[in-house]
Amino acid sequence: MSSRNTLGELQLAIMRVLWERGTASVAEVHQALPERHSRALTTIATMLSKMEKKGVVLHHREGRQFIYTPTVSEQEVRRSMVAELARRLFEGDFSALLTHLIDEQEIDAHDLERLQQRVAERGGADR
Amino acid sequence: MSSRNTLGELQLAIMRVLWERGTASVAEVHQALPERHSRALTTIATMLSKMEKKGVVLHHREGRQFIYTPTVSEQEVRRSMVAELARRLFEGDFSALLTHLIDEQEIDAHDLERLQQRVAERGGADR
DNA sequence: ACGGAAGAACTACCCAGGTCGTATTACCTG
DNA sequence: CAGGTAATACGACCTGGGTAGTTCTTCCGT
Repeated sequence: MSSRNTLGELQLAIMRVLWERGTASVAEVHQALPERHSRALTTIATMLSKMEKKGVVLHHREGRQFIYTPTVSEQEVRRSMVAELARRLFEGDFSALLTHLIDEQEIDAHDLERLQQRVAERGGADR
Repeated sequence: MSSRNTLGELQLAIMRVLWERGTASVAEVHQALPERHSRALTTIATMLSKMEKKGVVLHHREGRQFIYTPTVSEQEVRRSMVAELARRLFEGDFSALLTHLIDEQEIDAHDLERLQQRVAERGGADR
């Protein structure tokens, strides 16, 4: 295992539908997709089979249609993609990414404060 | 402006050389590339011209060879790429990315502490 | 039993990132 | 000035994400 759980934009939009519903037919995914990701029905079908080949979803037949189910969670995908970015941009150093976020991106003081709060609550409980 | 400063793996490796040296010929980039990014010389040359078309580098002739110069900084690229990831994965919410880092990725207590320190030092100086 | 429609399968593209081999060109030196 | 070589130009091809039209199949209702 090592995961090529790196997904494209449309793939993510499709996964979001699947994550929310747990399971869905091509038509349901097509319907549920937000405006900005609206595509031809066949595009969704094509994408789903490509995604199945890739291993992030699987399907089973139900009457005449295919019902798709995600095989990876949103957390896993986020972890993979964030890790991939950290690897590419910061030699895999997550705290370097964190530092970048604080120094360069729009993270302000009270975002930080909320975070500290959060960490404090969690306590030293983890690992 | 808006930047398609999103670079691929090899492109980043090449940019790193350029950022470090400020300027370099194709051969120099080729030499300077770390082992894991070692490619045929022509691959580097091709990549550089594709990157020029893309606008992230430019070149000028010097004798028989091309000298390339980056036109975007490492900061800019990092900002663009991190923003892109945040957009795709967290609806553009940077603090959600931050939260993810703390909750899901390998960020531990003293990484956080260092960060707080850092922010404290910077003071309320920003924006 | 059959025709129409719903749905999947297939095929064909486009683009960007990558990867190189080969053809050209330009320069430098004997 | 003639090579030969160093360097670029060009063209070919691969993969993955994306996009969708067209064809084929299956199933359902009359």
